[in-house]
Amino acid sequence: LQLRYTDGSKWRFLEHKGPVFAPPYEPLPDKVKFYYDGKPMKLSAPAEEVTTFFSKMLDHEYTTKDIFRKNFFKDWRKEMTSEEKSKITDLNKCNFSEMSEYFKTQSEARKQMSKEEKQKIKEENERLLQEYGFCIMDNHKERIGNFRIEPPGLFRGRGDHPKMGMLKRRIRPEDIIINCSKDSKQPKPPPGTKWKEVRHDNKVTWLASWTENIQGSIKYIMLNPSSRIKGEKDWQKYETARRLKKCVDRIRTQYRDDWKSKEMRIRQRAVALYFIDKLALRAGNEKEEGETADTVGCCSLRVEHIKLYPKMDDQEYVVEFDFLGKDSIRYYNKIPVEKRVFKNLQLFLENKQPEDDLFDRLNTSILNKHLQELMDGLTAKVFRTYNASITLQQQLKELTCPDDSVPAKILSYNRANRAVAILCNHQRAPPKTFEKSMQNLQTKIDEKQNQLSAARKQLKAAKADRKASRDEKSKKIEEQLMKLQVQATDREENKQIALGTSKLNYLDPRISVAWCKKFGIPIEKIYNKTQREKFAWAIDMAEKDYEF
DNA sequence: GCATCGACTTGTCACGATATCT
DNA sequence: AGATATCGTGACAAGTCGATGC
Repeated sequence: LQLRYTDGSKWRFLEHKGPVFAPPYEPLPDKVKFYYDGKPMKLSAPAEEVTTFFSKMLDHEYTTKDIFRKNFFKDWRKEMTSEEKSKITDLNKCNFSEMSEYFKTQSEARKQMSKEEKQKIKEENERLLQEYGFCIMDNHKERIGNFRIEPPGLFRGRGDHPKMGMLKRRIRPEDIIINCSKDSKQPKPPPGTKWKEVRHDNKVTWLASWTENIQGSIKYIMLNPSSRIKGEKDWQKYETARRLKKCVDRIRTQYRDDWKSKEMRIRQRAVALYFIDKLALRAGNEKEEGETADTVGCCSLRVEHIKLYPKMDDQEYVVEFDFLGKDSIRYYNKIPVEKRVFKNLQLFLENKQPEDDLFDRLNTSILNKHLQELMDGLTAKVFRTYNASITLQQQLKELTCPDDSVPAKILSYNRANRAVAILCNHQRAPPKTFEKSMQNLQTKIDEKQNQLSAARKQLKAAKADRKASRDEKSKKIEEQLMKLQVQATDREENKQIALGTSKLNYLDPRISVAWCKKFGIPIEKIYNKTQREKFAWAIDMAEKDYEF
């Protein structure tokens, strides 16, 4: 594994144009009124801007939630003049409906714009992209990931977030730290403004940063996944996972052994690691209570998140998991475990309340320090990468039939991908139009079937003569029918599964590239343009016999 | 130790662009 | 051509994990 620099520096030269700021606020036309307690009221520009954020969200259920309304109102009041503050004291007396209607009309008008107008906007976007969307890092022109600063608005967050509704404030040049090389042409702040700071730190990869006001965390402008710097890191990640492959047997033997340890902390560590390995759970850092939604990973599991069943149906020692993970996505699973694990879990639960930690002698820092001793560079998340990639490889081996048609092989590929997505709990809400789209597909299949039987009848009728051409025809229809059926199967199986995240973040792309080469599948069938750019390094590198 | 910070990866979703259907 | 379904992309939130400071 050969990286560009070995001294921890990430680049030698970095030049860019700085970020693009959100457009300034445009006050509402006077005819669009806000009403308080039934009476029209003209607001100061800062207070008015905040109401526009709220009125654009009125159709969303969350604007009815207490926390959202409370947070919004509190932050809105901060933007009011003292006069406004004394008048506006109750959100329930606020009427935003004219504003809401106005924005609906506006967005309708945007949809109805002429081709020329739309084209003009497109060109302006393209111009911005060309000017601000690229940088020079070392000797290469690279695409920047997010060169636009996030506009102000109301924070939503995911799940049951205690800060939902808070005002995400506007970011100004004075908030921005620029990072570039000393010998580069420095980006200019907009006229009449200054950057917070310009620094030259080549130990980091970001071009600009600012502190966000909801959680107080830092946000960055970084390069696109197609860039050298991201690609190298990605490659490195999969190489670490491949090193785990070489020693995973040893590690498994060890943690099974540790289930018998005299020390509680070691047993807990060993059981947690077993879950991380077997179920691909995330590490589970501690979170500050009240700052974020209540979600957990492995190390932060609480007693209330698991149930133990000594017997369930025809299985023994079943553990039922039910908790909210990252992004408040529910993880629900029932799995039989080994007797020793089960007995350990019973022990961990003794004398605890539902809200107590399951692994009270363990956290991610302890776990990762242990893993580091087992293998250089090993952390909890490497298990997810390793298990995802090895599963894809195994499933592809198992499911691909060399004699299948291309669409059938791609179904196999998607099924292998699906196995991984299920392992990693990458779910999605079934698309709103799912049932209908399945019906449409079925209609097409029926039609195709009718076509086929008609063609076959014709063939029979004209058997003796001109056989060849008719035979070709039914063959073609058969092929189309098969393609439709494969499509239907794939869609049905994918109803609640999201393949994107695993494809982008967990599956060593060289496995997929090798599979394509081995079975003569064009790479475009597996990766779209963006994905091909991200995985260019793998497409270059992997041959048909690549083994993860 | 442990709390916090900083840098980076991973995650979902909405929306506009594009393909396909009528 | 216009309507509708599907896809791709960007937005931006939420994780992981090592470093830092007490």
